[in-house]
Amino acid sequence: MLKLSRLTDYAAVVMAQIARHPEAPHAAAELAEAVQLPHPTVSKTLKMLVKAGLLVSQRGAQGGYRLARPAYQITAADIIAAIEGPVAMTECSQAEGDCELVDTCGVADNWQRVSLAMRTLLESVTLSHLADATPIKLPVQLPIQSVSVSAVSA
Amino acid sequence: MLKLSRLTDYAAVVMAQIARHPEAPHAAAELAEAVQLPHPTVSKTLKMLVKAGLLVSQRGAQGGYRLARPAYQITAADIIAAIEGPVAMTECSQAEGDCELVDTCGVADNWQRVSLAMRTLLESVTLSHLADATPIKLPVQLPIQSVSVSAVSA
DNA sequence: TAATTGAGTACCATTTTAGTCCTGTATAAA
DNA sequence: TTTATACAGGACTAAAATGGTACTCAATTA
Repeated sequence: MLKLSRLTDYAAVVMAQIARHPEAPHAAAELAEAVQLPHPTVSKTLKMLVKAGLLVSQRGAQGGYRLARPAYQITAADIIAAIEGPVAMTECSQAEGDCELVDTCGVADNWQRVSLAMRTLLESVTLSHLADATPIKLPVQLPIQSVSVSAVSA
Repeated sequence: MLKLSRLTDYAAVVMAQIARHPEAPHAAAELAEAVQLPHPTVSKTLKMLVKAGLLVSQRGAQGGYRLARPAYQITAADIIAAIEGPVAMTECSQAEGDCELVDTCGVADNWQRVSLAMRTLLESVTLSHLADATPIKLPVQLPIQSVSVSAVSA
């Protein structure tokens, strides 16, 4: 499925909501109402986004959350990473790389390239795109410039 | 993280192993040994791949598993779909589309476009690519042809 | 008919995810 | 200075997905 977690989904919706009204700070309760999600859950999500540096928070009366930088400088990859950690399709695509099977695996290298391409794709989508109702145009993926298609079935 | 499940990872490794020796049928035990994974787990994975139509199985002595079609006609998206279901980043990217929040969500359309781009990317990577040690060249993602970057912060 | 090998199903343990609650602390306005 | 507002942080629980195992049945071949 390769699906986003539900919290990540919430995060995107909430971020988009804030992005549409970037001036005023938004209280957690207000956002929860606007997007029709339970308050505590939205609150939790907001905290994660602050910790990741995508939002800044202001305590006290009239406080709330605001974008840490302009919406066009926040990417889908940023939002996903804030909730789920860095975008990486396989264990070994991550920094640690403590996979024991590297020897017998045989697919690690190319998976990592795919993983990188996905990350690049997600980095090219900004919060501005997501928040805007206007359809974004993603480049149609050209077929891979294959190095050797038939070499395998030898 | 947007990570593949471990079983999907196994599936890719096993498929690659078979792809490298596509003539003879491979018994589950043999494959488990080759990729250094527990036999029952590999077996479970193989069954899912058969059910998805990526492998064909032959029972009895000298039986085993073979590719249902040439490796270059099997994509990464196929393998992921075989284990995890169709590639879709959000609930609403799926066929059912029974998300209750479509009204307040506001990001559904563009998420679906992103989801589609990811699927296209994964469909452009074949089992031949994965099985081959030669690096594949994925096209570098061009920046999105943005429709309106500033329209949001109004 | 015996040995081999996959098919199907059921089950359990673990981990992850989601959601809630409570207490503390900073801020602004009265 | 007091009070109401609103975020911070952590603990906790419930539910679901995941991963792994075991057991029995069916098919094929030698």
